[in-house]
Amino acid sequence: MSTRRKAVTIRDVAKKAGVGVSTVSYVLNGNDNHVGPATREQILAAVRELNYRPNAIARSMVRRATATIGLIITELNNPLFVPVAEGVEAVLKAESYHIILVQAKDVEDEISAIETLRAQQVDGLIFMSLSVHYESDHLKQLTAEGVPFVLINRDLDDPEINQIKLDDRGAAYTVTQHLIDLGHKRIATIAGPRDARRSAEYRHQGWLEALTANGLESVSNWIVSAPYTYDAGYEAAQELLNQLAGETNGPTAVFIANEALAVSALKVFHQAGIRVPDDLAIVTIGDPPFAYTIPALTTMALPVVEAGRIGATIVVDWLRNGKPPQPQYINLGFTFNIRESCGATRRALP
Amino acid sequence: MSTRRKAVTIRDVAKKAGVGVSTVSYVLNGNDNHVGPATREQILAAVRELNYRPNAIARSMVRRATATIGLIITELNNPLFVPVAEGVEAVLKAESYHIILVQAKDVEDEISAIETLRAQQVDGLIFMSLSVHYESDHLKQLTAEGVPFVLINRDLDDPEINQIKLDDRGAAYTVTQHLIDLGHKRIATIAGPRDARRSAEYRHQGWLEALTANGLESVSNWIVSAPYTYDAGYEAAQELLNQLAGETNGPTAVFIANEALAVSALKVFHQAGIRVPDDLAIVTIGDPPFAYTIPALTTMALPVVEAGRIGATIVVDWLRNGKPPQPQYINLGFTFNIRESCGATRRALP
DNA sequence: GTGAAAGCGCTAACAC
DNA sequence: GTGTTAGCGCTTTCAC
Repeated sequence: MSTRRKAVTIRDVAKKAGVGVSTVSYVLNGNDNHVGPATREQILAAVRELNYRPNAIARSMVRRATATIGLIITELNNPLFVPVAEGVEAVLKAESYHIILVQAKDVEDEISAIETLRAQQVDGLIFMSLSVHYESDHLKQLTAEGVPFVLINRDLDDPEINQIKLDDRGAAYTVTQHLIDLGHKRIATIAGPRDARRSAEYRHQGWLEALTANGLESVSNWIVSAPYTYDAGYEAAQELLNQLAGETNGPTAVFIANEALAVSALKVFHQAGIRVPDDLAIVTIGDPPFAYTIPALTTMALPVVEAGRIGATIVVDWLRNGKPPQPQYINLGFTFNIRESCGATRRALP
Repeated sequence: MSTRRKAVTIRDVAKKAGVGVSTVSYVLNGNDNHVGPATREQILAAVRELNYRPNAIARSMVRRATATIGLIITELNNPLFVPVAEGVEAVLKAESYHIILVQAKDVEDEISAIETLRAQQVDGLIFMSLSVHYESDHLKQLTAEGVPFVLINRDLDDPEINQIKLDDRGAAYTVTQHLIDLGHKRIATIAGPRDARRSAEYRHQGWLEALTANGLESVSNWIVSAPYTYDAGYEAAQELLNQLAGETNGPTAVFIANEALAVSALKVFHQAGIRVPDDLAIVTIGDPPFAYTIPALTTMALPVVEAGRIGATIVVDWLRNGKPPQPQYINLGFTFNIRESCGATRRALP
């Protein structure tokens, strides 16, 4: 700002229009039912002439509200983030709120992000995480202090906190059940990073429960796991193949925990001469573009844009009403995209 | 904020520590060379006890600087955005600046975003666009008023404005030349959305120039174009195939303007029984994950994270120095990922 | 060394 | 209807 010429203030406008500052303020804020039309015109003219732009910081100062929401995300570089941010952005823009974006990779980061954002006087907070389970004293603290916030996709048992969950377990269960309905009885899995209480673990549980519910076995040799990256997925799929080598009665299907892993597996299977879905059926959890893999992946799509939208809406309502909503635990559903990789469109197994 | 209990202020701290507010301010801002160690301890103790958090808004008010940068992007939902945002975030976090994120789909949006952000008293602006060419009076205005800002990947001829460009034309040229070096003489293209002065048009020009420079022909039947989406790419590839039907001497290679288009084309070609790269070689412009297509795509990768990083650095330096840098026009290079789809690793054509 | 006081630009009582 | 004024919480001269 140092090089910028001195800003024009409300006082300049008032002087130019020959009125008091409060009158200008009234007009600018739409409380001009008590202001004469001539006066209003003079003021508006002065505003235009001086190219006056109200200082939102000064306004925030006295209003004790900044119309700003902090968006804290675990990783920018994650396919889940962008759609959530889109949903959040759409709602907040429509409601005239601003977004301050902060990346926080772990709890320490998150705690310091909260500090910074509160120092910045944000009106509320939206946490978008990768369903990790963190120690949550800092969140309880927010609740205690009445700070409006919402958690998207975190694993946390706390009925006092507004939460929006993507149903990892349900999606995995349903998609696995689909394989079983198609006649598969021997189903392997390429799991994600299965740390306790993380998204990937719940997807794994969903797979396991579907097997159990149908009286099927989970074979330890048929389970590999890897971080959600293309490279790790490539190696994991190779590892699975190695473990299967020599099996006389191997799996006929694989549940793969996410898109990146599934895309890589497709490549490995192709290179190994395994035909999908004929030799091996594949299902995964993820999103649309992968209709364009060969074969197209059957996936469960999670409503991520929706999650962002709902999260933003909760916080905005909270702010508008001036009081916390009834704490909600919103469990979002999923959309089943049955495509080629599961073999559903061809035939059922005996 | 309405439900939140009254915030503790610097005055509360001063009272508790039995000192004046200015002394507290000195200590908090590290100007405590004139403050006695005992006094300092008292103050720090009071800060801890009261759980005092300085109000950044009030500070911004008097300092006339907010330590906040506005990041204006054309589309959140674009593969180019996330890496740029990552680069920006990394630099700004390290430099203790905050990011206010705004999406602006067109010039009107952009103009209003600038207004809003300036009202919010951001210290600087970073524009990340999809290389569209916009009317730029609003940017000239910023320059005139001395507002620190930088343009990433916009098509704009203005030596007064700091710009960071991704070299679309060069990337396209180089990757096409690579096909030619492999012996290809008949090269088709699936172009992107070729509006005048947009990224896609420059990629198209690069393709064309490479042909021309090598005395090769561009055949109008061998050119199709489509928006950068998987669906449109699927149709465009089919259209290309239709136009080629019956040709006795068709293309042996295709330059495809981006990843999404290339992935879809791969699928269409596969379904049509065309082998890549044996029957048709493919190159595109884009990023790493697509090593996992079948076959792996040969791509030119653009340094997008780097672009964000440089943009943020320019703005921060500008702010720190209190004066604009020599206007720079930074043209970033590209990285060639030679993989399978171009056939380079197998053989050269006669 | 430390404190009092004057603003930063704005809103909202409270007068007139 | 419109103007005056007291802050919002902080930094920063300027006295002492």
